[in-house]
Amino acid sequence: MPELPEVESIRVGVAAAVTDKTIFEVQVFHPRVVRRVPGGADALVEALSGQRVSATRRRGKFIWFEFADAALPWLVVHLGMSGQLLVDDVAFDNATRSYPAGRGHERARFDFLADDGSRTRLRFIDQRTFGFLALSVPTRAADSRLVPQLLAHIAPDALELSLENLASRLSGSAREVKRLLLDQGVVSGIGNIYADEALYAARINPSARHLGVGRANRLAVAVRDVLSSALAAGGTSFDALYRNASGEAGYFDRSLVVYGREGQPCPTCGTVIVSVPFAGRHSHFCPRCQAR
DNA sequence: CCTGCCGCCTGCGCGC
DNA sequence: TGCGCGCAGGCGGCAG
Repeated sequence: MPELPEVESIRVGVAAAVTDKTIFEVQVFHPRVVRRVPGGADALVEALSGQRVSATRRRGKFIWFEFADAALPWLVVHLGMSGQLLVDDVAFDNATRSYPAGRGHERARFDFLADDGSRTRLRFIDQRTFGFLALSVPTRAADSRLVPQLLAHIAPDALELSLENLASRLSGSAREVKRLLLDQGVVSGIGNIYADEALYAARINPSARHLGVGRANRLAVAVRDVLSSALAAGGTSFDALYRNASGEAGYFDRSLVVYGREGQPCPTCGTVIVSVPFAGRHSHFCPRCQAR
């Protein structure tokens, strides 16, 4: 589910809550969440108990935690289609004594202790269990940034790359441009929502190939604008599956022009927005403004 | 080597 | 009303 703006919104809240705090208890409630940890839940608990978080970072849709003990592998979190990281019980409604949707899908839990003795709970919640936790040693990515080895194969994300670099990655290829946008090895952080919104903003058909310099530059600018606007809005929440670390919804759904807007008029030309099958999902676009 | 497709899951909404 | 099907913010592995 979550794309770069959602994952970054979550990371900011989690970083504020757990940086320079020590994990004193780890619990795993579903085996699938640790399917990429050799040794499973026991190994995760053994590795992390007593460790102090020194930083919380992100590339694309991956979040990871670094530790004060430099000999320790880093803790990588991917949220998949429906993952959430919730801090404490801030989303718990004391009036109704109930949790928001998702509370029933808590897959893992980390309890932190601060130097002042206060405690903080971090819950990993994931309805569909496509998300996962992993331990991974640091390595140099192709751009020389230090990242967990597990994600060394993905490209820098759309907000890390310069406009020139992003444009060059999107120009010239014989592949359909939307496949390039979704390919985390080309540029990371973009998913189906923001791919469609950026292509609309740049007036480019999702199936276009061999983008020239002009269209590639336009698309690079559109990608950056859409992602940064969505980040400023706290991400896109069109149901209960995306919430930030404090349990709050983002409001970029109000700014979506094509994603989920099929049947509605294009704000530019009035033509009806369409939704067509594309690479196992759907593309949403204006058939006139984004004609092939 | 590169590209595209399938499987992995659960829950929801729509149509019959 | 109920049920079955299709669909959903993603990724990795594998076949061609």
